[in-house]
Amino acid sequence: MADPKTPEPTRRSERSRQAILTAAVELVGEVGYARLSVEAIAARAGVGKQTIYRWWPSKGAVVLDAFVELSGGSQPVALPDTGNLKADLREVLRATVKELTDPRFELPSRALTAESQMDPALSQQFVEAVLRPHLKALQERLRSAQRAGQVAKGVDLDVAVELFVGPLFHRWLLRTAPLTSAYADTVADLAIAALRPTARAGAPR
Amino acid sequence: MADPKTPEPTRRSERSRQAILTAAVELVGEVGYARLSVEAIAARAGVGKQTIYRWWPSKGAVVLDAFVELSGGSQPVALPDTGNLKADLREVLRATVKELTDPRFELPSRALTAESQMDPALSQQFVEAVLRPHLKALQERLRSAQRAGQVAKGVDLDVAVELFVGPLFHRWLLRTAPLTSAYADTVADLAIAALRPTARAGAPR
Amino acid sequence: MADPKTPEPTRRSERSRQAILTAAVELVGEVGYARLSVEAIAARAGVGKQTIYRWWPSKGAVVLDAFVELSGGSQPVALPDTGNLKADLREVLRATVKELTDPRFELPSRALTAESQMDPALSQQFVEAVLRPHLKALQERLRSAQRAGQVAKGVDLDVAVELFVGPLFHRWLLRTAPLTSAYADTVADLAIAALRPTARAGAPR
Amino acid sequence: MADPKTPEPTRRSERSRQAILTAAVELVGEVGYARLSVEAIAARAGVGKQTIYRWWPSKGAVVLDAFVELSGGSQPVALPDTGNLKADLREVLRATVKELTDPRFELPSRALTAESQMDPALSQQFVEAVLRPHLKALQERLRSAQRAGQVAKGVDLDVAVELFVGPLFHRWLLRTAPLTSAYADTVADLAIAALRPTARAGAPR
DNA sequence: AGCTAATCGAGACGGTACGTCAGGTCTTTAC
DNA sequence: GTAAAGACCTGACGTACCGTCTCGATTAGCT
Repeated sequence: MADPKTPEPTRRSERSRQAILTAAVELVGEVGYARLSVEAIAARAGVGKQTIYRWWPSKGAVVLDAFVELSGGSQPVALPDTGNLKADLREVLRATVKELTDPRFELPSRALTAESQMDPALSQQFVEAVLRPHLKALQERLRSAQRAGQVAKGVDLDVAVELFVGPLFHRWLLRTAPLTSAYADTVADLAIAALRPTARAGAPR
Repeated sequence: MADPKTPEPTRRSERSRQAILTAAVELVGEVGYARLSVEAIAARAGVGKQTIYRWWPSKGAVVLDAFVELSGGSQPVALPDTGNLKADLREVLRATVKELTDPRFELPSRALTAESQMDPALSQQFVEAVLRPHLKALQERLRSAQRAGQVAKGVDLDVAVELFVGPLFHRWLLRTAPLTSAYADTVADLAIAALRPTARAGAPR
Repeated sequence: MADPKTPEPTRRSERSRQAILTAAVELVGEVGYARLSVEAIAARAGVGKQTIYRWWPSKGAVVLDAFVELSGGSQPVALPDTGNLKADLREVLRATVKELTDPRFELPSRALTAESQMDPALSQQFVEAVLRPHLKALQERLRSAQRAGQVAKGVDLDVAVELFVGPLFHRWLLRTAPLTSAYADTVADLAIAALRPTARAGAPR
Repeated sequence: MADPKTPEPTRRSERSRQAILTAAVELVGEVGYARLSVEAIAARAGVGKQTIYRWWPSKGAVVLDAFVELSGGSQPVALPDTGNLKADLREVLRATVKELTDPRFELPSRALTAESQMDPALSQQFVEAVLRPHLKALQERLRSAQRAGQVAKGVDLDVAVELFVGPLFHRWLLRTAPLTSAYADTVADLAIAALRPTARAGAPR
């Protein structure tokens, strides 16, 4: 009578769930995402394939869950707000660089970003679960700066956020050049300059 | 001296090469990259699978070649230089947005970007063949502006370029918000503001 | 303890097994053994290739099973024993000729004989499953004749059997001359003559 | 102008022909007939594939030629005729056993016998080139014996020959039991007994 | 505490595609 | 015009996984 697509989550085996996510993380690290197979995850986790297919729609979804689990769930991201805008943002971008180049995170992150290209649903989840919290926090800091008069009033903060994050992401994803904390500083400074409330707002003269 | 794995390219059949690239483009458009198979390309092109494996190392490499062929080879990209920096860059970014959202290009672009994550060699080729020309051209325009005193002297133009391109790319790739020409304008204006030669220059102190 | 390469036969699909054997027989008849492919068998049987490879080590093994199934399994072969040795053996050899020239059996028989040359394991199975029962039955009849004094006491019946069967087989396999029931009679008569208890064998003069 | 199927044999390269046959023999010995490929023969012989296909219709034909070359061409087979029929025939059958079990000959012989099953044309050539001379010689010896009154007059010598050869061949091909010279002796004695001109014999009148 | 129904491990199944091997044809260059 | 070389189309190989589908054997939650 119940929708066959929605199994009872009450009966779900937590043991299996954990084993699957752990196996997924391990295997992504060992063989990479492309050569990762549901079969291998099931075997490593000591689990029937059906148990995976019952609870996740795709390989990507499993890896996403595993990744979220790994990065400590959806805990709200806290950014420093010392009043010193430049210092705060430099620190944030440096932290971002550190995370993007952390070997534990890099492989699954790239895999999920790649997979997101082909699977909009996964993309949505990925962005919401992993990315959005960071962007939101950054935006919050900028809003605070805007209230303090350090950022021009007319600036769209959605865009502003991407001014900081976009360049880092671009370099990371396309490997056009090494991604260093020096680069993070430069980007932070330039983006802050773009937002400063000179003459007639942030728009160029 | 010669690598035994690399066959003589003199004997190569141009007819087959073209048929393969055409078939690849068509099929990426029809079924998407994920469901694209070497087998299907060979069948569509009326070609033996071996002929593909003889000349390309992977599915991604074929699609990359096909994509380069499609976008008119490695012709040098020409940017407008009217003297009006803001107008020129707005036009460039608008053109970039148009290309990224052009249905003919979007699918293969996303596919190649995704595939590049898992295959650094492909990534390298992709960036050099497709991306670098655009970035170089943009950089050239900024250099011209720098000479004209519209951009602060100390600014690293490699970074500056990414200030323009990064946000667009970020939004396109992660689908955090719609990618419009209005957005292109906003990014252009903000990035130009970041670079303008103020009192203390745009470069980090 | 269990061989990991041998899957549980309890879960085996009888439907698939039958379909595969039937398809194999049909296809051997249609295209011959040399042009018979596992792929074609799988396609005709509506079965995945893996299902064939799971249960049989080679094309030859499938055809052997199919052939055994076709000739009614390993039912014990019954030979006539009317007391009239010459009549009985003529009948047996004529039946053998008939089977060797029966179009339904000839092709697979030749194929299996040929394949056996290259694959000793298959050879073993083929001989045991198909040939041995016939030889055993023939030997039994000769033993009975030996007890009745129609065959010399000292004769090795293993050899005697081949005296009857060898010539037929030789002619069938090498096509040195047509294989007819007249030939069967001649061979039967000569072989019986070879075995008869002579003056010096201690038999009645 | 000439039939494209029959190239000019005058221009044929003897060097290539020899190299091909040598390579074929070597490779059959190394990898067996089943895994022998025209490609490998060509490579080993330092010859283009076309050169093989130009002069031989099939892999089997090459191996047959190679085998004939190996066994010293179609030299007429000479059998002993000492007047002692039993001694002569024992010697002949022992020689046959020796040849069938000689490792240099066994593999190609089995291969050709096997291949002959699927290719009647090859079968014909094989029998004529390799087998017939032996059978003819054996038949000659029996004819001589028939003239000397050691073999009944009415016996069909074509059949008689197979009475000697058939059992050996049967045991060799089907591996029902080891093929020894003791076996050769037994068969020789029995077959001679079958042919002897006693009382009314078992042979057809 | 026992019943019953869903989930579980296991793995066979029909499939698709893989990347490789070889077949036999065709084309190019050298002799 | 034969030969060496080797690219080409074709077709089959045997393998890896896909996602679906039985199987008993747990294992909950409800009676």
